[in-house]
Amino acid sequence: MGGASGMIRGMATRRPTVRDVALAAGVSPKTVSNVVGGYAHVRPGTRERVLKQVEALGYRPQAAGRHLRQGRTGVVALAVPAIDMPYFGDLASRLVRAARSHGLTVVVEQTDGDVEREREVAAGLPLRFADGLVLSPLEMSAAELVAVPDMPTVLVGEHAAGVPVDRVGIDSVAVAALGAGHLLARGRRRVALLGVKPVLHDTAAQRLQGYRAALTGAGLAPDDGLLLRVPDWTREDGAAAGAALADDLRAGRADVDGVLAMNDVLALGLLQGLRGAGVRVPEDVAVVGVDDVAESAYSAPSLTTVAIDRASVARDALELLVSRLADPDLPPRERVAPHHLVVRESSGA
Amino acid sequence: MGGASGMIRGMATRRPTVRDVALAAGVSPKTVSNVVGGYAHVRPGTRERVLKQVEALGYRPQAAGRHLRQGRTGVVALAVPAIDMPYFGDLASRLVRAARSHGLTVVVEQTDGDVEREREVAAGLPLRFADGLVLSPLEMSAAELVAVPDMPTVLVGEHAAGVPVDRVGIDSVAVAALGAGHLLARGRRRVALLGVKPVLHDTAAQRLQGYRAALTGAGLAPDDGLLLRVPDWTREDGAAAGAALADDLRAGRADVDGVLAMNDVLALGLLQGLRGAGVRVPEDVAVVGVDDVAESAYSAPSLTTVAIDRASVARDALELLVSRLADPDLPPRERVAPHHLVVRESSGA
DNA sequence: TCGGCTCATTACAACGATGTACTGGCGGGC
DNA sequence: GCCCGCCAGTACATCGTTGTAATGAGCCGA
Repeated sequence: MGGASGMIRGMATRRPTVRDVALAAGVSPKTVSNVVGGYAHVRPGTRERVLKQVEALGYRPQAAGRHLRQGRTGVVALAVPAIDMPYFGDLASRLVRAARSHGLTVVVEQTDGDVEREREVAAGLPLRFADGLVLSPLEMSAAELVAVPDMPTVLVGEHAAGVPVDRVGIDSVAVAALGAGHLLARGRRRVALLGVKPVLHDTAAQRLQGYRAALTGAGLAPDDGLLLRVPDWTREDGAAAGAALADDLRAGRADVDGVLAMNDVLALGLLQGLRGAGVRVPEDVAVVGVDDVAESAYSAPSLTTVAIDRASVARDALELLVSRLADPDLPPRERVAPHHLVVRESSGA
Repeated sequence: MGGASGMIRGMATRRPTVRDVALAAGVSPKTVSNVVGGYAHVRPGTRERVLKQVEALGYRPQAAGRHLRQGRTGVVALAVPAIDMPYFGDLASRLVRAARSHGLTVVVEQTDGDVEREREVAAGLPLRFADGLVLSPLEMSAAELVAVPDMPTVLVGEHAAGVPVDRVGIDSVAVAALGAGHLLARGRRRVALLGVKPVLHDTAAQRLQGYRAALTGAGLAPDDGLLLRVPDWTREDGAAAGAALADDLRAGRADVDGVLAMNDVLALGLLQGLRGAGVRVPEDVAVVGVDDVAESAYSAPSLTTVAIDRASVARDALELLVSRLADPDLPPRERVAPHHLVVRESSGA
């Protein structure tokens, strides 16, 4: 009842190898390999005999031998700051599916946004067993990335162009400008930017730049008082910023009628911080995020956001990587992820 | 400026091996291995000479050789229904960190809740290159799981006890009873259960059982009209159920003053569905979820939920796996994940 | 009937690392 | 002064698989 293969195998038996199957089937190991690999000319009768023993012994090719012989594992690594951030979780999910359709497996590494760990991963630590790497660096600068390619690598994210590595870029300048522009178009004039970190990584820097461009484009003077600072891009920090902003608004220390958050989880935190302090969204303050993570459609109010097409990112990243693995001599290529505005409740009617 | 290792290496050069380093350092390959492995007695002078060449050539041990020789990869697989579900994303994140502290790497597979894929993963497909597996099956039944262990495996989740495999159990009967009991303690008398699927997997079945136990314990008669059915445990389906429930309430077709959702994303969807239809939470309907995912603290209203201690699950799962790898002859063990109620706004004051 | 040909299969070696068994040298104890 | 034992290092074999080159079997046409 149920499964029905190789259940008769002994207890502490060594895992069967091609040799075992070959012996049982009365052929050479190479023939077994040929059958399992699907290649070459094998007489139907022989194939059948081999397959029967494969089944009987429960043989499965072992990765080690194959890897050693062929020099490839069929495994690609994905390195992201944190897999439990919705944006990266979704990206990982899509990448795993895309990889599956190419017959590849994905290993996930977390860098925790730590430069040191990003460097390690880029250098192929601790052990080299992936064929390639999809790296979504947070803190690593473009300059460092030049020295990266110790293994076929695709970078995902912002980072100065011109780096001679395959990349799926995100035009965060345009993304932020679109978000800020939307608030301005809604008539907001005191638009703050949430998510400025003590040390700006490329993503933050570009979004800051896009935000500024939108403001000056609308004839508004830059005002550093509109930059809301946080230690990290988390819900917690967003909520803290929201509570602080509410205080400042009530005390007249701040004059803000719109906030562009550098990403959605910050925005979602902000919503809660504001709500807890009785600030109404979007009536008092309109809010726009960036990413369009799943939960943004379910917040109250639902979150207007600049969607980054993660399906496209995942697909392109894998395509670039697969083609590079096939031909290491290709020139470095770059694709850009599409983005678009998703208008919901948080930015008003 | 910046990186400073092995940059002088040629272009299309083959990756250096122990042999190359040995040759350059004037020692035997085994000595290089000893130095890199940190083991054995090596004279400081020799060690230095070897390390210098390691640095100069940019040598990194290759996984294939090591794996083949030692029979282990230092990689453990994690198979979950979907990495982009907050619960599993968080679990994965914690497991990756825990693994790192053991010097292990994690590969992530997604089963998409598909029994067939769960079976494949359990059987070690497509290629065997992980030392062990942490499997969080959704649809696979306990009966099938008996036949699983084709590689050292730790099961995470519900599933009938008695299966001779290492497990980190979740007592979903108690979990659901706690959630439902909370609603009853708050004075709700028409408590519905959201998340009943056409075919109940173990998790759903246990939560249904716990829910029923709580109701009958409070002297309430079971009422199948209180079972809210959904195709899947997603925000979308939760929202649809919320909208439908709101309709029914308004039309007098339903009498419900509390809902226990089988998990948080369902509950979060439900909140939105109810809100969209003007049903107030918790005034009209109190809502309780299960899981305590990060976003549950940030919804409006924030979500009361039964927290499952994922930190504990991840830690225990890895501990069980590591100890099993060290000693395959250990008897099957079982740990149970702690859970507790987190009271927030959605269940009233 | 035999050469020439194709197809199926095999023997061998190699991928990179390391466990085992061994060698040679040195110092200490009796 | 001799032997034992330890230390540093090496030679060899091996993990499982598969590319390459070689072998053998069968078939066709001349």
